[in-house]
Amino acid sequence: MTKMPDKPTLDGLEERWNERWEAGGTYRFDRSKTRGEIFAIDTPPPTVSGSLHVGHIFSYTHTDAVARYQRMAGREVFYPMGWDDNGLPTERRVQNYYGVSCDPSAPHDPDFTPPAKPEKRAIPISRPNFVDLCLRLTIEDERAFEHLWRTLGLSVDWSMTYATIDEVSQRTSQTAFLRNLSRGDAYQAEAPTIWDVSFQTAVAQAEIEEKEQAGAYHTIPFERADGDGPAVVIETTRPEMLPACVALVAHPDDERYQPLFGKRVITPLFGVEVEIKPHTLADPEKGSGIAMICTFGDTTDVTWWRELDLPMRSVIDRRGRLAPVAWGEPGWESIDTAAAIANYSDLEGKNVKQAKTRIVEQLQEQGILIGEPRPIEHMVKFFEKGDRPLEIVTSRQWYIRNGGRDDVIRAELIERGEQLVWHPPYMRQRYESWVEGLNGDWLISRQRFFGVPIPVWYAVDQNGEVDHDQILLPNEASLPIDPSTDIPTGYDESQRDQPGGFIGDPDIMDTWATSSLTPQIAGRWIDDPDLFERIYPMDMRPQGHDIIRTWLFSTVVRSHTEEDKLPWKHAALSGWVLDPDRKKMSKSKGNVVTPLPLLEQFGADAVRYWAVNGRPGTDTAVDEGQMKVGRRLAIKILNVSKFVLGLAGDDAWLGEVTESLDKSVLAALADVVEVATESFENFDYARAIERTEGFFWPFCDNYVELVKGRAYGSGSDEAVASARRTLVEALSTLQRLFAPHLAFVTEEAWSWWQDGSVHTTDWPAAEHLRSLASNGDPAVFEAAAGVLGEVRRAKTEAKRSLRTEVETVVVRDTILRLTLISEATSDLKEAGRIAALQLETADDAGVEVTLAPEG
RNA sequence: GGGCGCAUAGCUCAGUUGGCUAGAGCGCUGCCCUUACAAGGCAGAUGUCGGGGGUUCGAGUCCCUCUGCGCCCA
Repeated sequence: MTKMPDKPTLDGLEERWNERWEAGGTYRFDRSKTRGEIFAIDTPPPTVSGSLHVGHIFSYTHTDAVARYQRMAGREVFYPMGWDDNGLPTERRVQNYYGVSCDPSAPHDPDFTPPAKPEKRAIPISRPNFVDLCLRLTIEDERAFEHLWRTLGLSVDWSMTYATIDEVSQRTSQTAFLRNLSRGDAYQAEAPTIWDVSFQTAVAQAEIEEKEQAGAYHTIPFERADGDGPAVVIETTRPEMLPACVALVAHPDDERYQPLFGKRVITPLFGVEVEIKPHTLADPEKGSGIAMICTFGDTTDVTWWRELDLPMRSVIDRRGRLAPVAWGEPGWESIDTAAAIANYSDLEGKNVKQAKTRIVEQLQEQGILIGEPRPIEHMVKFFEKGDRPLEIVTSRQWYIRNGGRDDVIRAELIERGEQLVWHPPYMRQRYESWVEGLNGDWLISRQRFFGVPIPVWYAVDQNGEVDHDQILLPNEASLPIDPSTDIPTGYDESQRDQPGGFIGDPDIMDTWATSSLTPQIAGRWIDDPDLFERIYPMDMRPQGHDIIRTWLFSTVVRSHTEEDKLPWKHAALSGWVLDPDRKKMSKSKGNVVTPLPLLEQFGADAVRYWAVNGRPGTDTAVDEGQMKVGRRLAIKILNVSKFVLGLAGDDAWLGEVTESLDKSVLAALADVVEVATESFENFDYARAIERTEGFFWPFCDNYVELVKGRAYGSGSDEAVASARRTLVEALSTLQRLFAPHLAFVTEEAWSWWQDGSVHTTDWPAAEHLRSLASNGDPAVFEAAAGVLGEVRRAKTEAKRSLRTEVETVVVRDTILRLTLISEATSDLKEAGRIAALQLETADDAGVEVTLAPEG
């Protein structure tokens, strides 16, 4: 019955089994199943424009282990894979690789081919042309990822892949947006916007990252407008914002400044009168306790501006430079217009950094600055992908409501977080504190090119002005569209950008505005409602804890508004992968470990072993030592399988389990099956393998050794059959318990004696083992193993071979324990080569071993 | 400033509702070609469970407090 190789090996298992799994459709999703029979996974689509990273095999292995368990437990697993192509890194690569730049106003050229070698001057091309090139490049990346995943053994149904830029995703994303719009969940507004001056795009609150930066406090006096009292002294890290100052602010309880509230002061250099206002967000501990409010230096300025109803004097333009302003004109009144103009003319056109340098010189030259700038370290907001501090500019953008400006929606979303089952549970805190801390709606417009276009046009009036209130919408049936090349109903191409004509929204949507719809995309919400019905809401969302505020939250928002449901029942959060020194990996640090060499060196199962030993939610270091252990475990599984199957012919199945030791080991294994099952049901793959492994090693070292002689044929026929039956049952169970973790080696060993894949066979049942074990007591095995260990120790300490004959072993112990041991005496004597085994009742437990004389 | 998590052997970590002398692997030391396994096996040593206080018959586990590290939010 067996087809075992003479010398089992791990080499080549990945390739061999991947081919057979693909050919046999082992992981194909059967869509005839109904919702109750299906386990649906909303797999994270990796950003394919990034390079391969060991983190990509860590968390995906966790998910795969759960998927494989669920499949064996009888559920039909919906496990698609997506690619997240949208994004800045791809754009930059395309620009450099092909020597092009995207210009949404450029005409579309269906026959465009990029030059073989990039020219010096970038060729401006239309958005569709640019997107085509992005796609061309990301296909390579997708292949690399798929190759990695397959080598790792992910049980994904590779016929169900999607990309967040593909036709289905675009249609889904645009449809969802239009429905948001029709319900009032999406709106456009002209408002202060967080802006990245390098990428020239708006960014969302979720994409902000704070970094520690060197800065300096500059001490600047503001003279009183009424001359009644000394100057008011502020400290600021952004003196270049002085021309944009619209008020001063202090905490309402701050006694130092209470007398000044409502009084007016004069800005230095520019002579603008501003009022001193109270607000609780002013920090009495920070600087001098009184701050200037500018439009806009940071997000707190926005809050103050809004809540204190202040005027607008913005100076920073979208490139991060100081824009021309009209001193003396309405809104820019000065008590000394000539001085304001003179001082500002020096700053105009300079970037923020240059302007800061110059304005400090001006303050010093004119004897205004008090003392020297005092260097400090402070937190500055950056776009997570950017390297220049964010600015705030006023612009027209699209938003989706997410509770950031509405307490009712906020409360509903917090409740969604409570309905979701979090693994581990404490991760919910992060969701909740994020939702509680939102200070605005979700800004989804991006002034970029490679992404899903915002599917609207605007009417252009007779004067050539864009009328943003006249939104021209496409039919859902025509989606996806690109308003830079497609034409709204009732117009023709000649009217584009013309008075009385139309203009397309030049922006694309935020990546998350599409990625937040992965359940809808993977489930073919629009095209295949029947499928969607079968998989939605999904069962599991696996992801890293770092993107709770982005991916997880935005997905909850979209499902909440579109379906009034949670998108999934469970969220399983994985930790970070740290470098071997437990430092966070990052490209800039150059400590990123690439995964393929690890897979080649240790084998996929060894790497999987390392991954599934990382606890849910726990950051885990890359540990080649663990991979070596995993490799050893995999080899051990092959070897013990070979041993058991080499002994146990078909007749082994006919034998009953009659011996106490055999019953004992099966009873212990039944306990393991129960714990592993319970752990997997709770998404704790790590505990499942830990308990399985905790049984497996002693099973090999002790049980197999104890019954080896009997299994070879010593003893009664009944006893021999009992040993063989037990070995076979245990092997079958262990191979299946390990299958979700070590996908290749278990499949290999399973194939030696079983038909079909181990991955589609039944998960082991504890009841089956219990009925075989009847009233087996795990303590018999444990006690016998203990004595065997003592005998081995005696031989080792005597520096003798384990084959050494033993004259006598005297075991002294309680009557209870001696009874347990007595159940296994003949196995013990054979395994230990013991001539005489004596059991004596005693208060002081001990094992006395007398070896046969040497020679 | 608010919150969450972590602190157990040289290293990486398990210790589920409080319960026998605190565990595993790596590393280290020693022994062994043993008919499944030398890219192996067997065995050995190693701990004031971060500090202090409390509840309890009993605390690594529960409570309080302090210290250090990491993260989230403001």
